[in-house]
Amino acid sequence: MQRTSFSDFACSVAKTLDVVGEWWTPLILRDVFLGVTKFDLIQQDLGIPRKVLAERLSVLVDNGVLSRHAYRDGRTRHEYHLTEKGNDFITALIAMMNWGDRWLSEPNGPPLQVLHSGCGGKVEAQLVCRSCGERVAHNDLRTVSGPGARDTKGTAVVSGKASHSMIDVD
Amino acid sequence: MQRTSFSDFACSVAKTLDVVGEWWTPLILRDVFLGVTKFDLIQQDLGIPRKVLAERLSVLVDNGVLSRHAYRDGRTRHEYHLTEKGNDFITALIAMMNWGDRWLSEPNGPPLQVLHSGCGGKVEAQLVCRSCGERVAHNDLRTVSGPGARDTKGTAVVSGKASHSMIDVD
DNA sequence: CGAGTCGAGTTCCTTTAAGAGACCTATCTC
DNA sequence: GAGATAGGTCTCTTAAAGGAACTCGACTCG
Repeated sequence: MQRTSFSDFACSVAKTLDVVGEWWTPLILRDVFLGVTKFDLIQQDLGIPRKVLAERLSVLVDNGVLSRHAYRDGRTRHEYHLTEKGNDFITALIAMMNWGDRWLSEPNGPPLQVLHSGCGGKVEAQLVCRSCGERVAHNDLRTVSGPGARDTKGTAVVSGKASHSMIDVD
Repeated sequence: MQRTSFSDFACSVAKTLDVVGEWWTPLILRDVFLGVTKFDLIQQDLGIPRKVLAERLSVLVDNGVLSRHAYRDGRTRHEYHLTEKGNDFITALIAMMNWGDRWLSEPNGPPLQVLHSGCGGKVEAQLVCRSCGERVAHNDLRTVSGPGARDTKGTAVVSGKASHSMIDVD
């Protein structure tokens, strides 16, 4: 199937997908986040083919998203944990979960809830403005090309083809 | 390759991936969000095989993420736009973009910036507590099984296998 | 002490989606 | 009436996904 690599797109979404965008990968990260850290447990939980799981775990370790720890050393027994890089991906994972909860929900409501351990309230991914601190709605967004813009694939907007509110800024 | 459908997982991440998790799909949504709304422009921008693009667009329209509008009618000329459901996915898309910006960045910085059209500040996806309104770090999260929890695939945690801070709550 | 089990993969085979590119059709444009 | 253009469809090849069996070195049960 020789899947196209997104790594040379001048687009951070593409680069992200190149690392964690493959089939099964976000679900593996979800399991590790929730504390399912061993090969066989992940395999049983997801029903993923063992070959695919082995390969995905290697890719994630190679990319620094997961770390592989031997336990009961001597033998090859491993646990997988999120690195700092992996933990930072949780925001995206929860954003996807929220969307599924809202638009594709189970009849009885969300299967899993994420809570703030401080106050016990429900946690949600939101768009927030770093200047004024306000929550931002999708129709209050404006996109501009950043300093790293290049003229390659995934840059239609940057090269001015967009009908959208694009302004060049560098 | 007969890809496993995630639709019957009791997990909103899996359900989300079932709709928008395929190779290319998030990039198509990114382009539509940025104002690249026509078949040929998306195809040229991404370099995606035409057959794959046609199929992905159909899936997205069928699932209510995109809407297909005829323009200059008489001929079949279409534009694709985000529906409310599609717009709501932007949060997840920006979360992925942020992660790519932070961990896989271009030498010169982010290729694209998302700004608050009100104040012009940079917009970012964050985890926020709906009770206390505070920003939540990944190590301040606690997960509990929600009302829609079922005992199928993708529920290792819910059925108590997790080493994590899981508490049953229904 | 030998048989069975378990974790963590690896190997092999079949099916099928992705990728590349040619082809099609209806309308404008010159 | 000869391109050009938009929006696809068709065909072919290759490689990834899915399924299942096999490996290999500890343990552990009787």
